[in-house]
Amino acid sequence: MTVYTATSLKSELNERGWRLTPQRETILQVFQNLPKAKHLSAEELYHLLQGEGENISLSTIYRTLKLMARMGILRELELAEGHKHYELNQPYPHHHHHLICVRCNKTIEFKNDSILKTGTKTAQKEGYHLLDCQLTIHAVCPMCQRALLPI
Amino acid sequence: MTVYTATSLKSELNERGWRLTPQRETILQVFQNLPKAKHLSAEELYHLLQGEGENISLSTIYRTLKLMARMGILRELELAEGHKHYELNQPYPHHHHHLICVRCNKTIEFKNDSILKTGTKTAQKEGYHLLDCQLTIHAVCPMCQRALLPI
DNA sequence: GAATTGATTGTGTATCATTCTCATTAAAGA
DNA sequence: TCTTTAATGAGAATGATACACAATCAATTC
Repeated sequence: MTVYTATSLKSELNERGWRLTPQRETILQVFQNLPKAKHLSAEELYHLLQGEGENISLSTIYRTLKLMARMGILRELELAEGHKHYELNQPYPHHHHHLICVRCNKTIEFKNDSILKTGTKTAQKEGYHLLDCQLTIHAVCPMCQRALLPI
Repeated sequence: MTVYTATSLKSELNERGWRLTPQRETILQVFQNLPKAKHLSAEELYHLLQGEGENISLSTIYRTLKLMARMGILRELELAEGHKHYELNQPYPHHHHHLICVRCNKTIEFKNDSILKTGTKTAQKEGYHLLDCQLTIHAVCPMCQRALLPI
């Protein structure tokens, strides 16, 4: 949960014998310029880049998202739409969690500092190196409760 | 997060105009008899049932798992293997969370009562009806840290 | 307890997110 | 500048999950 620049990304990649490519730099930038509370799927990122004239292949997008998630740069979110979403993995005070309606998929972000503390402590206790820590609440939103729709 | 019996499952289904079938009852039983800390994927459940001579189709398994998750009977876990896992959604004191190594997928369960309290409070504040609440910690386990393997 | 209704099942097929293959390209270090 | 090998792009392959539909049967009604 560090704040990354192209330079710090480059040195962290090079340390492991990997490379900073224009594609990776571009993708990092997209996430850094994304409005708050906005997250992207692979497909969405692909089309967003297409729209900006950046032709990065879908394969590379998938590879880069996975890489950055495993480096702790991005968070991988499971928001119940059947595909993953990604957002910058930001430290306090931007760190947040998700409350998801399992019926309509409406998602609310919320903050709670003690959760990150719990996560940090738990990982530390087991000797794990923390990358991300997210509380996911599955629930039924007020509208869907009233709707009495099939599950 | 209630404890279900075949009877209580039946009445909850019937309330909504749905039915208790032998397949649904069998699947509930499997989860109730599962050892602690054990969770199943759709495919695993399918083969487990096959082994017991219960021929429930894979479609029905998928449908039932989804239904029960949306009713709050089961928890849907994303444990990084590329497919979902399910376990009984048990209340305090069995409620727990997961610490996952993103490299080798080794998973540790841990308990923390304050998280469920936070989840309950958050859902309530927004008027959501809570189904499940899980803290997922993504991290790198001690062995994988030493291994210096590719991400 | 027989008849009715429509929810549920099973089989096979379709879908769609994600990963893989492999030839080509191009970062990084010498 | 040259060498090495990681990374990319295009398309094919994979695999988890959803769907369609005819047949079945759980719950309710008479």
